[in-house]
Amino acid sequence: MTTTSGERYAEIIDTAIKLFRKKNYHGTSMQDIAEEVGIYRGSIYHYINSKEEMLYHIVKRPVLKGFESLKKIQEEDLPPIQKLRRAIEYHVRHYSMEHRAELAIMLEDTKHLSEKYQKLIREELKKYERTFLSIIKEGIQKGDIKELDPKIVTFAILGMTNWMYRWYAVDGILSANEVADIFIDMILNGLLVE
Amino acid sequence: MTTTSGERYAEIIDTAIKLFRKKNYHGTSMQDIAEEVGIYRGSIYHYINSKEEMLYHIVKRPVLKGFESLKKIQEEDLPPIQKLRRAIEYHVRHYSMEHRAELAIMLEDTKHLSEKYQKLIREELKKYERTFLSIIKEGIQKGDIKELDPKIVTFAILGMTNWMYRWYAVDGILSANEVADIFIDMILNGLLVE
DNA sequence: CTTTCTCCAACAATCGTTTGGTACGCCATT
DNA sequence: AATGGCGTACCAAACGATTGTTGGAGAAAG
Repeated sequence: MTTTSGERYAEIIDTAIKLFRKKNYHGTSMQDIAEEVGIYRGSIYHYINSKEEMLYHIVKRPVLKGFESLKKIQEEDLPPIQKLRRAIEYHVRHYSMEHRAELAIMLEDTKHLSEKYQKLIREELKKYERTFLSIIKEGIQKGDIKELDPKIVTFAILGMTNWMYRWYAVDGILSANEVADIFIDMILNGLLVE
Repeated sequence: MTTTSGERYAEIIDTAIKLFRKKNYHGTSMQDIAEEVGIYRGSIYHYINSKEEMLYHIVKRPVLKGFESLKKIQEEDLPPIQKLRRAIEYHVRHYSMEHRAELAIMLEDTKHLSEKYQKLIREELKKYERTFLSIIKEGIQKGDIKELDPKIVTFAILGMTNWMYRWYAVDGILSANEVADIFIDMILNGLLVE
């Protein structure tokens, strides 16, 4: 049987996250992971059942957590614009900072999961997307947000925020919160000097 | 020696684009490509020198063309806002429509190229980015665009447009130009009513 | 003494690439 | 018109290396 807790398990998962991030799922071998941890590649199977399951578990957690947290924001009693503000701030913090690597892996390697696992992940992401969408729709309905296609608006916002994993350097000049503030200003007020 | 023209070559490259897009570089074997084309996998080497070179050539063309075209837009005698408008329209058309698959491959698989090839691609992308940046800076300087960090603004725009390859369906309700128009409206005027 | 952990060898399958051979069609010379 | 040579296009087999995974043996830990 396999153990799914303990120090070694965490070490293996952390190494997998690091390597999947750098070389993708198919570009990383069990050998690569084992070497980095300092054990034989067969020994990894004491802790996990398969490489695929490993990928699934890495991606699953932040995705579940993400939806849960966003839902709470959506359910708060706040004006839609404030909700949107909070949602963007959370998204940036959660996906571009805390779970930056997992986001990258999710975006690039979910497609390599078997259909069963893939479906579970994609459903969760759809729920996340729909929650974002509902905030935008609420804003339009209440007359706070312009009547632009809410789906496109959602994709635009998720696009600019998700993109951060490709360029944002943790040791850069701006903090993630500062970036989020600029994004929010841009999204709400636009670039034009009126 | 290898031939780099002719019908078969094009067929092989097109198949590679299709499969790399669907299963990534490391998830696609020469066998996969050969099977789809209907030849032996060894036969592919009559047309190319290596799998890596193949990836490089697939990614190279749209990236070179992209910079060239954007540069022309930047050099036109137009107000910055008009340039920005055109740049976004071009970007969406070029990368999200005409070379959608190559963009996806470029974004996800450039990291698997050898350092030599990787550097060439990344340099070209930097040039593209800097050209976009210079349009924003020009707009700020002339007082047409708000004084937000121009780098962040550039990344925000490139993020929302590049993201399209993940959600935009060619057979959807909106044309790519219509999406671009919504993006531009959003970027220039923001979402806030009033 | 049992459970947890790891080594080590082996597995069938597949990887990218090389090689030698062989059809086939085009062109120039007989 | 027949001949010989040449380059293109592809087959088919083999190369060594590596893939994810399994299982048995034994060390370490409690």
